[in-house]
Amino acid sequence: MINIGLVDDHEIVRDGIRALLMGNTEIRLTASFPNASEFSAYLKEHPSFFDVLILDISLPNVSGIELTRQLIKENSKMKILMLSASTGKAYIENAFKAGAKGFLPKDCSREELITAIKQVFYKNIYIGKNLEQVVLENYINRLHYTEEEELTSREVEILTGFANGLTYNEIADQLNISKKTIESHKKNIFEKLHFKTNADLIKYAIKHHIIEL
Amino acid sequence: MINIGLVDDHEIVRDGIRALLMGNTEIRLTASFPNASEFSAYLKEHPSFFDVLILDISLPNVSGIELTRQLIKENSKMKILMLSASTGKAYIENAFKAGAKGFLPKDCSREELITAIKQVFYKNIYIGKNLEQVVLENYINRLHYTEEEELTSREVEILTGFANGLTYNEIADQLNISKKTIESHKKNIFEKLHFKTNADLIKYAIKHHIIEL
DNA sequence: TAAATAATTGGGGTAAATCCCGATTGCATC
DNA sequence: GATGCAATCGGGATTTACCCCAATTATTTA
Repeated sequence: MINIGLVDDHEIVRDGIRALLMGNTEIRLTASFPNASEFSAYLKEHPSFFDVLILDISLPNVSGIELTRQLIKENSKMKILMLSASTGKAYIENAFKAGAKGFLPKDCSREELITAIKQVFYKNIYIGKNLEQVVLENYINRLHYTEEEELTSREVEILTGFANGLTYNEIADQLNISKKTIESHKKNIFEKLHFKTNADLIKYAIKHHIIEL
Repeated sequence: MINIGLVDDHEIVRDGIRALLMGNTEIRLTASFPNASEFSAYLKEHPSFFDVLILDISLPNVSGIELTRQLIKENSKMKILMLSASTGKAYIENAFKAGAKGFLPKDCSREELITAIKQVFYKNIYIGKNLEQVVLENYINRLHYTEEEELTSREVEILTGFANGLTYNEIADQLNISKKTIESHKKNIFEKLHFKTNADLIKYAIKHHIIEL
């Protein structure tokens, strides 16, 4: 029996996944949480309680990415299956970079969900149907443009904030870090990607499907 | 007992809503369908079977919007509650224009779902929590700007400057007018085109081929 | 032609962003 | 254990952007 934990801030998704897994003899959804802090509190009482953890990539306050990083740092043995409404390149990349073992779009079927859980549990990497293409393109691009500097996942978070028109303070609040830190990151992003203006940042974000045109 | 029908292509959502309504004594989810054609086939056998219809706005092939239009044209008495992952202005507008009686974001709570169903059933309009603001803004804007506003040539010059990443001072120098004037123009551009952030301006400039991506 | 309307031009003050430093911590690599 | 990178923050100064308000000049319309 694979023991599942779920963190997602949307009640529909929590109940939906619960319903999808209902009656399955190999997989049991043991507990679900609306945010990282409730989950962490539970985990303190029951360390490494779950076999597979399904995390929404965009949680309030502490994101699924952030939570994954923490768990990996703590040497958690729980496999992480990242759940995301957005399937852009940057999201997939960040999920795996943070240490997730699987990436599943929210518009998946019951079969896909179960396949993903099993595959992640049995030490494989899982990527959502129709998403292999994104990874392959990304791989090819990397072969061609090795000199292109890469952003860290934190930097992508900050860039995403600016691309969405947020202010320094709003991004700082959202990530629970100082405005000063945002400044440093932005400076680094501009240097890495040779941006000269904020317009360059927006164009980059559109090209890389971080925001829609 | 309010008799509910549901059309959504995501299994998670179908099962989620089913779970959310489970055990409710006033509302019963009688049937759910993954797409418009299966729903239509069912409806042929059971005309006007449902009291309230929950439709995903973005269905494959025939969208929720399209399906709503058809039902309205056929004088269907079923109330339509549109369900949407995106809560942008355009989505809300299209839903109500097509004839929906309610608009509900997918990240709603159980309480909100039930409220929405009841409100739609009892001949009221429902709009998701936190979305009234969008509608109000839209309403106000329509009072002010009934048609798509055009920019003056001066405003296009200024917009071009911003899109190219110039600062207020640089644009002012280039046009030999005061920085203050640039500010006023920018303010007017933002009002005319309903921009909220500089990212909106850049996106507009790209769409209108003022700058290249 | 007078009066409303739109376009263009600004001033003064406040908030936000940017710059130029420096500094600490943790982690990985060598 | 030194070196580098990522991420975190701070002080302090300067620049830039933004807001509210107002004046002047077209331009159109009643």
